[in-house]
Amino acid sequence: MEAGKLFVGGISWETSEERLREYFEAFGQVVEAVIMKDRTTGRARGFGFVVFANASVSERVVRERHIIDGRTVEAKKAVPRDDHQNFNRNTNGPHGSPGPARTRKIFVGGLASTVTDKDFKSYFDQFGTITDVVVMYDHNTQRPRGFGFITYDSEEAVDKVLFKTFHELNGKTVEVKRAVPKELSPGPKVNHGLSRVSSFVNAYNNNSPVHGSNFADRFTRSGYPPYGLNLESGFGSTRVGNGDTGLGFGNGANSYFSGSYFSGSLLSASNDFLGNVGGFGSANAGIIGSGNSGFGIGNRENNGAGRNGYVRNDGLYSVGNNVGEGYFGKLYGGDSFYTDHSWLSSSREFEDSAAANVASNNSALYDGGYSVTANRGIAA
DNA sequence: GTTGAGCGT
Repeated sequence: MEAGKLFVGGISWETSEERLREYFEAFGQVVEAVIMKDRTTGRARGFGFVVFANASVSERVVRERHIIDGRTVEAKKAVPRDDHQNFNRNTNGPHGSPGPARTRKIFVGGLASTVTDKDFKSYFDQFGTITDVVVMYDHNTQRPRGFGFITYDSEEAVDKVLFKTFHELNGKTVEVKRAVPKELSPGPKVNHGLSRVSSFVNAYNNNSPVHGSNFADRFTRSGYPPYGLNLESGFGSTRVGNGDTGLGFGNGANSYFSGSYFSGSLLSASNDFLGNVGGFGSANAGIIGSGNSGFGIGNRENNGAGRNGYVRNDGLYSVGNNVGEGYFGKLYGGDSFYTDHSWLSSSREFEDSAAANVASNNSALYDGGYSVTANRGIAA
C-alpha cells in the first residue's frame, strides 16, 4: 500500500501544494501532493508528501535531484505511518543499563566538502544495506557541514562499520560513530519515568534528613528502584546514558537539596554523599560541578559544559529555562520550582504508589518547561 | 569548521 508514496523534504516555505504537484507531474501521474503545515501557525513545515499513481515512477523520482522554487528538495520513500511508534526504539537493557544504544544509524564526521550523497553511500554500502543517507548541509549557506548519517537495515551492519573508527572517503579520513539520537524519544513510558522521579522525590522529601533521617540509609533501604528510574526507556538514549548520566538522580537530588536544607557546606559535602549512595556517582559532577548531567530536570548545558548539541534536549524535561549558575541564587531564594510549595509539600508516604504521586505532582513538575516534541520514533 | 531536518489528522 502506498507504494508510490514519497516524503519530500526541504520544501521552500514559498512552495504551494499546487506547485509541488505540478513539479512532480512531470514524472508521472500524481494522486496526492500535500505540504504539511504547522497546525497552529499555519506555516509550512518544509516537507510534504507526494503519491504517484505508479510506484515505479516514485522509484525513479527518489534517484533524481529536484529543485522547486529554487530549493533543492529531497524525495525519499515515505515512512509508513504505522511504523512510527515502535520502530527501532533505542534498546537499553530492560533495566536501563546505559550501555551503548543499539542503533542502525551511524554518524560520520570529517567529511570532505566534496563528498556527495552518492560517494557517501557507495562507500558505506559495503557494510550492509543502507536505508537512508544524509549528508548535512547548512540550512542557509548550503555548504556541507562536514558530517552525515548512514542508516542501515541492521545493527550488524553498524557493528561492521564500527570495526574501524576511521575510514577514508574521498581521500580524507572520516570518523564513524554510532549516531546519537537527536532527541530523547519520548515514548508513552516517559511519563512513567518521570513519575517515578516524582515519587522518588517525594519519598525524599518525606524522609529527608531535615527530619532527622540519614540519607544513605534511606537510599539503600528504600526498596525503590530509583537507580533505574531515569535510565529506562524514556531516558534511555545514548546521550543520556553516556554523557548525561544523573538526569534522574539530579531530580531527586534537587528535591533533596532544595529549600532550606541546601547550604554551602552541604554542597561541598554532597559529592561524597552522593558518591556513597552507589550508582549515582556520575550524577555528582553535574549537580554541583560542571558536567552535563543535570542539576535538575533539564538544561544540562547551562551547567557550563554543554555543547550546542545538547541544547536540543533543553526543555524536554526541564522545569525552568535556566538551571545555570545564576540559578542557584534563585533556587535558594526560594523563588524556584524546587521550592515551590506544591512540589515540596507532598505528604505522601514513602510506600505510596508512584501513580498516586504522579497524579499529585505532574502539574507542578511539568509546568511550563515540559514539552515533548513529536518525532517519528526512530532512534538516532 | 565532526550529532540532523523533515515523515501527515
